[in-house]
Amino acid sequence: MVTLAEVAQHAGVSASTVSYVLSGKRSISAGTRQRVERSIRELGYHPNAGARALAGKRSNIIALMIPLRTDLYVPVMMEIAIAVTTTARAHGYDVLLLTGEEGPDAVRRVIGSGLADGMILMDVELADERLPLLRETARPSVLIGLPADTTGLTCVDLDWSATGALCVEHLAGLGHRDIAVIGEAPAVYERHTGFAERTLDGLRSRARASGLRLLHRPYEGGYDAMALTLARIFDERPATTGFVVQNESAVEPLLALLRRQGRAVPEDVSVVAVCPEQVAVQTSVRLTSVAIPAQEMGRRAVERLAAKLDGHGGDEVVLLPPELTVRSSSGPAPAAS
Amino acid sequence: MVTLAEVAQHAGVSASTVSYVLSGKRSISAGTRQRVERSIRELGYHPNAGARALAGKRSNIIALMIPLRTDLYVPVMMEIAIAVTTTARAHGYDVLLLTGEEGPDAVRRVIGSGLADGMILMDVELADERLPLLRETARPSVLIGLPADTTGLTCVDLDWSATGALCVEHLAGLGHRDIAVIGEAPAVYERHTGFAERTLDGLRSRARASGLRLLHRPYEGGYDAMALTLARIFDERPATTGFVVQNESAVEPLLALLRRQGRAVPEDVSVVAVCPEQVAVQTSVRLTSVAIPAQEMGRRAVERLAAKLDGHGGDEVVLLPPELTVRSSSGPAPAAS
DNA sequence: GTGAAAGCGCTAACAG
DNA sequence: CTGTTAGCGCTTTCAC
Repeated sequence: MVTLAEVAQHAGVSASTVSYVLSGKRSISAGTRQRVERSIRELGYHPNAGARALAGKRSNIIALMIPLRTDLYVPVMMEIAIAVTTTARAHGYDVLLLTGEEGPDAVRRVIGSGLADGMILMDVELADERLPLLRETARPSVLIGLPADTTGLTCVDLDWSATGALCVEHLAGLGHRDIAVIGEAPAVYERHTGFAERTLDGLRSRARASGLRLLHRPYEGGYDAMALTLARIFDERPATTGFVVQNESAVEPLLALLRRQGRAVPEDVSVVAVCPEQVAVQTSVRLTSVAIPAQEMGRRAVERLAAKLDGHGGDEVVLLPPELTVRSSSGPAPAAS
Repeated sequence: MVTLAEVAQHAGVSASTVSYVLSGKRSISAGTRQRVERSIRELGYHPNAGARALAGKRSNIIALMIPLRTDLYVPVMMEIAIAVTTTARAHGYDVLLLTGEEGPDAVRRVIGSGLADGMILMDVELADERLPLLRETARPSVLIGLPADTTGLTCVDLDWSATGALCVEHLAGLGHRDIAVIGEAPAVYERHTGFAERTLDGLRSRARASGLRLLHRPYEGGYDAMALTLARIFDERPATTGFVVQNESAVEPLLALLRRQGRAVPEDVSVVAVCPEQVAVQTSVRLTSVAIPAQEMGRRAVERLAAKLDGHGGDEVVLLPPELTVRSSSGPAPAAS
């Protein structure tokens, strides 16, 4: 293994000089800089991460905690993880991957050991048990998702409430009066995941404001489960003409069953989805949708964290405004019969 | 921050004693051990990761390189990543997440800096440019996937060739004589991803051996693309009654279009998929399929790597045998008309 | 603009 | 069974 001392010797300078050309923390004459850089290249030197962390008091690693569960939309998680990793690299950080499995202990361990300089948490619940720890710690963190109480925390998230409102607004504007919401799996609501509840709030309050009727049904399973769900919806609200779907695995079953029942999209019923763009354009009917900006969320989270690690910027809640793209799955409500 | 020295003082022992109760590398009297453990708990001590890595010459971190691309089946990647992380934790390792973005440089950086003790690489191409580096390095690594030349490497993968053979065998046994393969996106074949090519080899050689006719079509896009693909297949081989699908995003379009064309599954045509179990049971027709054992692959990769890091076990290629589960999408070939 | 030297917190001989 | 001590490779004063 090549050490800094060896580089120094090879370049005919002192160790501190090498260290400083690497960090740029003091000015170096062009000549020495070049000699040092040349030695580094020739010897294939890579600074030892452990030594650096020990002496410099920062590991240049950020931890990313992802959920262990797989009932939530996986591609979104993956896209966020990748965006976090590439953005982190661009800021000089590596990413340590943690699963929710260890819970708060993982936070303690990583913070306590100085393994990571800061952390990004996904899948935040409204009353997450990791939050007290984060508030106490000196180590900065950023949440992707919004807990109930955000004091002392930095959060990045899509504005889910506005997302819900936007969906209802779109359907209301097209004349729909009875709307059904196909939601995430029941477990997602039961553990009070922020995004699911907030979306629902947005849907409901906007529906109330517009005088629309709204039905919400969690969904989980395959085609049979969807058939049941749909049957119940049309039993309870035969005049339903608008659907909002927030559950990737519900999209195809919904479209297929509507088709089978002779309900044309968008002539008879309209469908608005909350999903990544990629999904919206790959379905049998191109979906009018509000995009889940996974990459943007990952990127912004790292940028906020990097800023905090550099001493700039304090706590802040960043809510990304939703954007609705009209495609082929929504249209004017059919004339009331 | 609490240090080992503080724990030692609090417990009234020397630093080395504390270190040894932590590592278990020499026997400690029950009394001292308890006092030390008590002090650790009371002070909330966590060993400093950097210092440990520096002095101990191992970081207890393994690096996981995942592909940046998103044209390959994402949930499989995610499942592997999660299995790697939880298994690694069980063996005392943390996981550093790297994207393919940096390519071979990431390998150099991570190995050179001692950031990770070893690495696991996913999305291995047949002639991967990272392989020479891995062969040179003293640091152990495990590939998930199989390159063309495995000398000096440890690999874990599903036996894709056997997987292809198994699919053909199943269809052949049911009397199908003309088989069409709906494959991954063209780009996947173009960059010579091992699993795609090996599957094809298995399909072809078994088809040849059984005297079947086989057609292979890469697939990418939405329903329109599938309509075109299907039209071509039935033009070229009107007698096609068996399909093998290796491309998650092709499954629903295929089923929908067959239905629309009045071809019943499994009465008129049979479909065998290569996909995770979860996908096979969630489609409109429950699919006869060969499972992609993502968790198993992740787990095995970590176990091999941990063994190498502990000095046991050398290079080895672990090929997981494919398992085909018969569900509702395959049946006897229709009597030739 | 450059060096010398004192640690950072821990591990692992080496001694008893 | 336990203590003493010499580094691990780097960053960062302090001095010139």
